[in-house]
Amino acid sequence: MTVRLGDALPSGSFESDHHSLQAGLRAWIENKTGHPAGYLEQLYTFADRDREPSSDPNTRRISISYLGLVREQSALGSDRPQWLGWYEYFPWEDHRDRRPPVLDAIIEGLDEWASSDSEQHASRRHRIDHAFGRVGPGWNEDLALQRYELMYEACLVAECGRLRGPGFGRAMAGDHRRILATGIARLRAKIKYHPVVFELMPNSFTLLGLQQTVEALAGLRLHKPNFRRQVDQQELIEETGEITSETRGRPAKLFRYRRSILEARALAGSRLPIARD
Amino acid sequence: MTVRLGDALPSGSFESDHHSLQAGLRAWIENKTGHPAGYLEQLYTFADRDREPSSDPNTRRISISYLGLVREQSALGSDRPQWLGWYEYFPWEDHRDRRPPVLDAIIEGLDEWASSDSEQHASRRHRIDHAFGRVGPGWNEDLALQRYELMYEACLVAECGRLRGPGFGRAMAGDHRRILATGIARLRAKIKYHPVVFELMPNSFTLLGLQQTVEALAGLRLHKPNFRRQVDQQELIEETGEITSETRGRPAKLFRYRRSILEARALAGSRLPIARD
DNA sequence: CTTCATATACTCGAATCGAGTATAAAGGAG
DNA sequence: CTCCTTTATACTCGATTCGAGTATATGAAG
Repeated sequence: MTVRLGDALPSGSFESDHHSLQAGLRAWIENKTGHPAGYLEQLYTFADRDREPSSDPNTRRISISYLGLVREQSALGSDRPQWLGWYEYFPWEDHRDRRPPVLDAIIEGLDEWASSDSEQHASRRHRIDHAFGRVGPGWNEDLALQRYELMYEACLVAECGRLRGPGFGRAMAGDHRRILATGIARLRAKIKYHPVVFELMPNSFTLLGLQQTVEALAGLRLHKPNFRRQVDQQELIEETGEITSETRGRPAKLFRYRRSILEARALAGSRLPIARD
Repeated sequence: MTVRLGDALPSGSFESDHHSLQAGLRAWIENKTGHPAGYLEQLYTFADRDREPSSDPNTRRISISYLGLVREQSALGSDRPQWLGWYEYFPWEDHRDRRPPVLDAIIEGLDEWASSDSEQHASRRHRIDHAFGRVGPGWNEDLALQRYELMYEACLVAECGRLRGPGFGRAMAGDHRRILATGIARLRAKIKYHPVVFELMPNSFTLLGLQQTVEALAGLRLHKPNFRRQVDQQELIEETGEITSETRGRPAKLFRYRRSILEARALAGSRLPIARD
């Protein structure tokens, strides 16, 4: 989900009264979008010279990007930006229903690009196979940025100067789509070891709702019993005692996030075989 | 390990002919330090206003920091910067031999600071308990930055204007020690799911050498049999066939890193309970 | 009352993990 | 030479986690 301002990410120059960029940004977001920012982390600083193909090659525009998560709010009138799912811009990243059919055309285009340079053929081929899961354990949702970068290099997206073919997905202003891809990749990696999903949930929610949110982020369908077990043994949520009956099926218990637990537990164990003595 | 230039991190302004910052930086490092950079990733962009207490509060200095890993080289003459272990600057982060005795004094100072503000007492106390492992599962090496930030807020490090007490660890220029803490924390987290350690190893190495490198990064002692098992089943290394006999003990087999494996395997599984069908 | 859809609970074997033990091979002390 | 120290390497065992699947509960719709 991203704020839409004519297919651009919300941005501005950083003049602010605040000492820290983060604090200034928080105020700016709330003012500009009407949504208070819950979670906020620095994403990446883009400073390459050819970010804007049209401008003077001797200037360098520096963008410090942030990843923010906010709860979706009810409609706020048409003067406010609307929410738009990010799969508009990255249709090949959504594997929830099925492997997106558009992937075939993308991979065909990439293969063509790989073959077009006999010297780099093998290395390009390796990158494609890896990023799109043709080797190894299959599709890896974390590689969203690598996939976009390959498509950019191969000129399969409209941002590329000399686009060939249709241009996959909806384009964005400047290099905003690259920034968004960076954010998606970061967020997809992050949800695995830090409970940021809850910043997107309302105060009380069902387990299915939580699962569907994670699925939307990861672009994958998850295994319901195992998802519940995982959530359960992390002890991150507790029942509110209430029950919801949204249309169809057995009513579900409502849960709330236990903010306090964060301080008491190590999230996603250490993975290092520590010696104890 | 960090390059020493009078207790500062190597830095410079980013005028370069290169289109990408990363490429320019790579060239700059090699030129300046004589060490070719192996692994390089953007770390964090520091842009707060009060980074340099002495300067004009209406200017903002922006530093884009990078984390780089290089193999240690033989001495190159005294005109080149020397390597210095980072535990000079963060003695409380080295738990390889034992819990560092200096931690007692640090925690005492922090407790005093927490108590000095009755309104924030509880929240400060929580942060201290969490960062220094007094609650939950104990010491967590990944929290190096949080620990430094607490010490900075409590004015227990010399960078703070109104230092009280001795000032723990060796100070660095400007906010370089905060940057270094950021890098340590990032690297400690990274080695758990990405095989960057090998960027620090020579072409062939023993398992103990590898373990000691990881231990130096994590500041922890590891369990030898389990460390070997983990390395082994990741299939990241292979025997060279040779044997080393560095002084003392049974000679060890030499191993080399299998660069190729990276493309074929998913590193540190997905942690999401994916549905397959 | 049956069917459908969803919620929730439980099972089972495989893989992984923490912790520890056992054996092998070098050098040095006596 | 023998024993001891030191490091290398191999193996064990129980507990926990994980992938995958099954079974039962409870509402709404027809």
